[in-house]
Amino acid sequence: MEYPFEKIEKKWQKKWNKNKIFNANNKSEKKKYYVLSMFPYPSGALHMGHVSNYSIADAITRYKMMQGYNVMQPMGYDSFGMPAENFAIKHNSHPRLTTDKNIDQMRKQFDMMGFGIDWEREVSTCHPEYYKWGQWFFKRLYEKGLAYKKTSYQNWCEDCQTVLANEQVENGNCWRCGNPVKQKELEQWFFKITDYADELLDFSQVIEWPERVKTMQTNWIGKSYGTEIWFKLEDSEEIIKVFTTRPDTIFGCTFMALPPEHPLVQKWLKKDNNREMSEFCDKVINEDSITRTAEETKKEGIFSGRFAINPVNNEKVQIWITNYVLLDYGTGAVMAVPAHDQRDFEFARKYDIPMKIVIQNPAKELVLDQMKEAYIEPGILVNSAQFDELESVRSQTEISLWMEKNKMGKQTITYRLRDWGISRQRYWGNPIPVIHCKYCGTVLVPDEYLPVELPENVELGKTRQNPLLSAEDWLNVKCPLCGKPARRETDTMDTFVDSSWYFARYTDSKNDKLPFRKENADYWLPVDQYIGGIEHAVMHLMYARFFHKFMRDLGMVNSDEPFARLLTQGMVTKDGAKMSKSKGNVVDPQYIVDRYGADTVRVFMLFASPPEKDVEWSDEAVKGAFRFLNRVWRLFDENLEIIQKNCHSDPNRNNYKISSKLKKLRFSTHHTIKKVREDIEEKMQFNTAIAAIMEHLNNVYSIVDPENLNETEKTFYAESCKIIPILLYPFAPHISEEIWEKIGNDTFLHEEKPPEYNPEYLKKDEITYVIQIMGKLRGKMEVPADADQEKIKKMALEVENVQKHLAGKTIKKIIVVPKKLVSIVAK
RNA sequence: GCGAAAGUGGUGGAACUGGUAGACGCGCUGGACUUAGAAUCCAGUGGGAGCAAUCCUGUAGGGGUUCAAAUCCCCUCUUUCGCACCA
Repeated sequence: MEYPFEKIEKKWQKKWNKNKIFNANNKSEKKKYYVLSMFPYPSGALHMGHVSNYSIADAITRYKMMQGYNVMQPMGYDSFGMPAENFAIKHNSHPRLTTDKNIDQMRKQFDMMGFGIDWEREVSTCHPEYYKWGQWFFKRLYEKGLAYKKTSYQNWCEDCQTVLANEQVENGNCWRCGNPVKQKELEQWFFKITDYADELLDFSQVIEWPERVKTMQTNWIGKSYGTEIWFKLEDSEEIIKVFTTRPDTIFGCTFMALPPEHPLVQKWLKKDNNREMSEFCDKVINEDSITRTAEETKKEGIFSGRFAINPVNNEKVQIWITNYVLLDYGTGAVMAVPAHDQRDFEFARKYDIPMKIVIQNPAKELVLDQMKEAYIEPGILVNSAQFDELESVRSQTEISLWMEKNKMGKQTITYRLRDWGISRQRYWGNPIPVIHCKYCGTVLVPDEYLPVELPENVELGKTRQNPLLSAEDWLNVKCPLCGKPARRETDTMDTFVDSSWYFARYTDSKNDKLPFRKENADYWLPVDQYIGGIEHAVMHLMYARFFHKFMRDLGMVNSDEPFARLLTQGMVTKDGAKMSKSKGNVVDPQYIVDRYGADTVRVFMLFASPPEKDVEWSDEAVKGAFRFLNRVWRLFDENLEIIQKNCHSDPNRNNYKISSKLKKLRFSTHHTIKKVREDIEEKMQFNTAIAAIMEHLNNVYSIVDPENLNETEKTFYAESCKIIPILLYPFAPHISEEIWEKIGNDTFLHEEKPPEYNPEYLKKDEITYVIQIMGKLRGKMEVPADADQEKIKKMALEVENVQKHLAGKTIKKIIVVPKKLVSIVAK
C-alpha cells in the first residue's frame, strides 16, 4: 500500500495557506532571515532545475523557521526578455499574453511543490508597478553621471534592421533571415560600473561566498598596474597613448599595433582612400565578435604607411593595423615588442618586422635568429641606454618614474572590466525614460510621468525593426522642457537591470511612492542566503552588487553587499548531460509529482548529491526516495498507538532498566539528532542529513516487538520515532506534518525547535580500536572507555592476529590515537 | 592558451583538522511471502585467493612525505566550468 501522498499534500498546503505561516512580517521581535532563490524566467512549466533550486531554498526556509527566525522567502518573475518577444513574433501574438499565462502556470506548480513562499510579496518585472522603479533608478544613475551614451559596435542585420545578440548569430549569419551579420557603430546607453571597480574587488563584507565565484569576478574585473606611454606621430603633433604592463621592454618596441576601429585609423581611412587598407579594416570589423576573438583566428595586419616616434629613444616605429588588438581594453593601442611578447613575436615573424632584444636571459644568451618564441621571463636589461644591466622586474618602476618625469608617460591602472551596455533595440523590456528633443537634446522624463509604459498596440513580427518605432502615438511626444514635438527613446533596458535590485523590492513590493522604504530594506537586507545557478557567477551577481552599492550611495540601504551568503547549486542532468529539449532528456516534474508526490521529488533532489554539485536524474533512485517515505509512513501506521501514548512523556521519567538493544536505539536517536543538525547548520549538506535519517529509521525498525518493551523502554522507543517527522520536516514537510498530527500534536512543525541531543547518551562504555602493524590493518578490539594508554597498548599486543604478525619482529614504537587506533611499528 | 574545480564499486554518492575506504540510496544475487506479479521483508554484494580464519590488492596514472595518504607535496592524463588575442 502506498501512503496517500496526494490527499496529505493538498491538505497541508491548504492549512499553511490558510494560516499564512509563510507571510513574513516586516517587524518582529525575532531575528530575521532572508532566503532568496534567483527568480525564474517564466518559461511555462517548472523544470527540474527549478525544483532542485527551490527545494534547497525551502529546506533552509523551514529549518530557519524551526530555529525561531522571522523568515522571508519571496518569489517573483524575471518576465521581460527575448524568448517571449521571439515567440510573439513567430506566432503573431503578444508577449504579455504568453507571459501572464506562463506565470499562472508556474505559480500553480510552486504551490503543488509545497514551497513556503510569501506570495504577498510577489513581483513581476514586466508589470509597470515594478518597471517604473527601474526607470526611476535609470534617472538617478543619469543624474549622478553613471548613465551615459556612447557609440559602440554591435552585431547588425541590415535586412532586419536590428541588433543581434551573439546567440542570434549563427555562423556569422542572422538567425531570422540568414543574411550576413555586419558590425554597426551605434549610440548605446551605458552604466558606469567601472566607477565601482575597486569596491567590487573587495569581498570583505560578504560572509560566505564560494571562493571560485570571487575568483571569477576578480578575474573579470582584471585590475592591472602598468604604464601609459605617449608616442608622437612622425608627421603630426598627434599622440597615440599605449598601455603596457611591461615598461621594462619599451626600448625593444619595433612597431605599434592598432585595431581598425581606432579613431586615428578611421581618420586615415577617410584621408588616404587606400583600397587595400579599407578592405582589410572592413573585413576585420565585420567579423562578428565570436569569430574575431576565437583562438584559431590568424593574426593579420596591414602596414598603415605611417610611423610613430618611440619617446625613450626617438626611434621610428611602423604603425600596423591588426586584428589582434582590442579597442576597449587599455588605451586601445599596443606598443609591440616582438622579442618579448608572444603575439607580437608571431606577428613580426609573419610580416618580417624587425625585432630587438632588450632583456637578456641570464641563463642562456638569446640570439635573435635562433629565437623560436618570445622571451617573456625576467632578465637583465640590454640595449636600453642608461637602464642597461638592471634587473628587468625591478627596472619597471624606475623606468616608469623616469618617463613620468620626462613627460613621456605615466603610471596607471587599467581594468579589464568595461562599462555595462544596457541598450536593447527590443520591445519586451523596460523603456528608457528619455525624450529626444531637437532643441533641448536628451531630456529625462519627469518623475511624475513615470512609468513610461510600453505601448500595447505595436506591430510585432510585421515590421522587422524595433517594434516601438511602429507605435507612433507613443513615439511622438512633446518635449517636457520646451513643449515642441520630440521623440521618445526607443531602446529598452537589458533585463539584467530588472534583476539587479529585485531582492530589495521584495522588502516592500507594493510601495507606489518609492522603490522600497528604507526601514524595510534595512531590516531585511542583506539577503542571508542567496541560491542560484553557477552560470550567474559573474554577470548577474556583479550587476546586483553594483546596484546595491549605488543604492547605498543614494542612502536607500545601509549595507554594502546584497547577498551575505551564496550557494551556487549544480544543474540537473540526465544521462550525463544537462536536460534540454534538443537532447530529448527532459523529465517533467509534474508527471513525477502526480505519480509519487512532491515530498518524494524533494527528498530525491536533496538526497542525490550535495547542493552545489550536479544532480543526476534517475527514475530508479526516485522510487528509492518514495520507498523511504513509505517506510516512514508505515512505521507510524503500524505502531501508532504505542508511539502516540508514549511520545509525549519524558523518556527519562521512569527508571526501569533498559536493555542494551534499547540503549543502542537511544544512541541512534541522539546521534542522528546531532548529525542531522550539524549537516544542516554547519555544512548545508542535505544528502548526508537524509542518509542519517534513513539509517536511524533502519535502527528503529530493528525493534520488531515494541509492545513487549517495558514502560521506560517504550518512552525511549517513542522518542526515537518522534524525532523522525521533526528532522524530516525541512525536506518532506507534508508527510512530516501529517505524522506529527497523527501522533497527537496540534501544532505546526515549523513551531517545533530542532531537537537537542543528550551527550550522556552518546557516551559509550566500550570503544572499538583498530590495530595497525606497519600501516596495515591487523586486528580490532573493544576497549573500556576509561582505559589508559598503557592498558590499550597491552591489550593491542594481546590480540591473537596481532601476535601472529609480530612473531620474529622487534617493536620499535607504538602510537595510540585516542578513541581510534593503535599503530605498531615493528621490524 | 589562462584561470578555477573535480576524478572513489555496476551506479548516485559517504569518509571530521591524514587514522577501519565504500555510510546511505539505487542496481544486482539468493531466500521468504504469493496461484502469479507488484509491493514488502531477510541475507549478500569493490576485485582476487581460500571450506574458513585470514591474506593480497584497490580511491585517474606515476613518484614522494609519514607509523599511517582518497585526504598533504611534485609530475602526467582526463573531464567539467568560466574567461580569452587583456598589451
